[in-house]
Amino acid sequence: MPELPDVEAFRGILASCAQGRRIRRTEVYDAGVLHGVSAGRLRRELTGRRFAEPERRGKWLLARTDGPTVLLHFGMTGELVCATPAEPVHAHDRVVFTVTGGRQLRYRDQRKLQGLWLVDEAGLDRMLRDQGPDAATLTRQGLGAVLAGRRGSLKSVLMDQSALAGLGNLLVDEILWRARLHPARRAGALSADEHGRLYTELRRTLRSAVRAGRVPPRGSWLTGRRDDPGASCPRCGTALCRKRLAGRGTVWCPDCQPDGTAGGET
DNA sequence: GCATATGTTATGAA
DNA sequence: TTTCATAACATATG
Repeated sequence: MPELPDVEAFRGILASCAQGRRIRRTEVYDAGVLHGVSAGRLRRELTGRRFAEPERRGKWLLARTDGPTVLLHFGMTGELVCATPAEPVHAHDRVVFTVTGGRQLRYRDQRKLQGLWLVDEAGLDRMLRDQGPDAATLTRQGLGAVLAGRRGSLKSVLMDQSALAGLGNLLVDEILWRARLHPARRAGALSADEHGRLYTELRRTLRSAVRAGRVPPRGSWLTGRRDDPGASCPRCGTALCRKRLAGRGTVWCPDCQPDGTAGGET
């Protein structure tokens, strides 16, 4: 689930569920999601604290309090759920904060690839030091700086959180498909027109996805088709290509996204 | 058993 | 130095 739009939605959930409320209880059902902090210390340091306005940076969610900050990363399967204490604990609820006002904020994650960190300001800086500029506030010039001099593929550079923070596998494929750019194109070798298309579609795609709270699996989006058997391009109907690129399953339309070499490929 | 899955990081090789 | 693929992490599904 979690790319920038999903984490943005989790930020909204945290804000409406817990901002301004005090933490009454902290229950850790699986300490395997805690990083650099024990369940006991998490409970001691957070109980009685009040959640402040949360922030998002790339795929990280900063749950600020009037004390330390809880840093959350959702890996591939994590989510943040607002519930009531009456609702039974879900099998994948790993940490549950009960706040004043009868609500619970639940960190739910099946695979536990990432988790929670408890940090002060210095720790926060250390953790997020290597993040690139946030994709949601990227300027055209900012994109130029991200791509300039990069010899790697568009796919790998746009996925690289230290180059540009927030985009994941689905979003990058979606944006490149809309911009009609082949994922294996060299990032630093775009024409002015291609650069403009990439920037426009990056902004447009992110705006829609953030509004939807996810990368919407609509039929008019690549994301809505990519997992269909015999998937075809929503724009031209050509059979989609699929290959491992930059370590991830990558989907593109060979007709809309020419690879720049004569003859194309499959 | 095999391959796949929206993420990150360490490692070794070009 | 940069970039790539790969394995690892933990779990579920087809």
